[in-house]
Amino acid sequence: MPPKALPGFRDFYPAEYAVRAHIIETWRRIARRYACTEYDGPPLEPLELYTQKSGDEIVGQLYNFEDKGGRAVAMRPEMTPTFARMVAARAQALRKPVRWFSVPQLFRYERQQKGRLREHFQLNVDIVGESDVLADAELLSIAIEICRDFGLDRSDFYARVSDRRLLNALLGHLKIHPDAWAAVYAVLDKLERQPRDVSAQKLETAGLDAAARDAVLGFGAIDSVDALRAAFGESADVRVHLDRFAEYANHLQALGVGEFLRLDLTIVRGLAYYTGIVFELFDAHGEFRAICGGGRYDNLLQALGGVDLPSLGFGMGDVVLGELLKARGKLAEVGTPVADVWLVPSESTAIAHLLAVASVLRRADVSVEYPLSAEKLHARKSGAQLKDAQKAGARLALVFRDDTLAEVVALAGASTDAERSVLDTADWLTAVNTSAVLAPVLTALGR
RNA sequence: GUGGCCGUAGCUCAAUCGGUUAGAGCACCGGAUUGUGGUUCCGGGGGUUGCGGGUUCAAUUCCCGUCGGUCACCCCA
Repeated sequence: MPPKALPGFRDFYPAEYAVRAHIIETWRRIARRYACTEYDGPPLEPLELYTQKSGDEIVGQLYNFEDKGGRAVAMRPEMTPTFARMVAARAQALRKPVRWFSVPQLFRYERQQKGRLREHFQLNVDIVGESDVLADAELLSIAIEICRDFGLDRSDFYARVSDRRLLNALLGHLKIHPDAWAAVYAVLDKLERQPRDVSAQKLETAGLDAAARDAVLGFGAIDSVDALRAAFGESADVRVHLDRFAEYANHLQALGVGEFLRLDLTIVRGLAYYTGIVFELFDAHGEFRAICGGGRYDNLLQALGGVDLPSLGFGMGDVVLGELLKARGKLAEVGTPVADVWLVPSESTAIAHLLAVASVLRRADVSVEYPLSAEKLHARKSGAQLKDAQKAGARLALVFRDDTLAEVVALAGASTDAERSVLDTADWLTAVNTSAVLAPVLTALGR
């Protein structure tokens, strides 16, 4: 037995590859709809690119090693550092705002679990050079429109959105010392998954008084700007951020995706680098992990690339998304590519004729298959060959009756012989450049 | 890195209390038949029961280890 694929890595057989291609093609199509352009970087990077942002402890979660030149390198676990380097290097020359996307394969050395492997494909969309909330609305609408294009609607998923600036203003209003904010973030992040008394205990340990603790624990129940305004609107510091969030919501409404938006102060997105609006897309049934996450990180390019530009972006992986689409029956139409036409010769059809026809069709971009065995071509009865064509998934069969006649037989679906038509092959063989071959086939294919 | 559960054919599963040659469906390959349609019928290839060790007259079955899968924690994309 040859070695299997490594733990957490996937073999993509045609059926699985078709799903992967469907997902990635949809990502590309929608990103381009928003005038984003595609880029890529190296899958292998200097280890330092990741440790300078996240510290040495991240090394335990990376595929890293020393190359033959003695360099410490790592398979990329995320795209943002590469992106930041690329943008920073040409920051002066790039037209702003930059709207770029990429579909890198990313690697992470972690024990696999539901929705998380050691390798995945992730759409990254980033906008650089614009601090207005219009950019934030644009970004989230891309993620939502992608999910809509996969056939998901509000009953399948929604966006949970918070804002670091708003949350910080709230914490400040509650007189919580900035030193405790990180601890509060950690509690909010787990508010749903952790018993309430455990959360309360952690907040108390962080130094919050009873009133502040209750307020923070109550954040989970606030799911709208109006509710937040009612509770904290008297604070001018908070109101500034509430107004901006309301404007953001209005933009999303006008972009046609307002129904997916839900304010949720428990969305934290890690503890690092985000500085403004942050969001995650969740399936509405709560069965899966977040299918997408992102937000604004206005200081990251400064930290990674030495260029001070406001930025925002999101990542969407193929694993959880694929699980969700499968669970909701949105992959039923995704099939492996098959032949357009299957050639079935009669006993008297010369192989050279068959091949000439195949050539003409293929040069017209029609995919053609036939048995790759002279024995089968001539020994198998046409009925058996049609069965072969059917099983192979061909859309049409071109059945030669004798040396001069052939028929186009529709195989796809449950259709009968409605689309069957008889052709005169003499024209093909004497003048293969004419449309005599192509027209009936292309018509039957609907081209 | 920690813990729970699970490893039988390509896939889904079966095999009495530990008992004789580990079976079935699907899939695949060949054939018959439908002289041109997914049917039906016959046949075939496929397994070191994940791997290693132990207990036993006898292990797919019980025990230990290991590898793999899966789920959760940690952490995060």
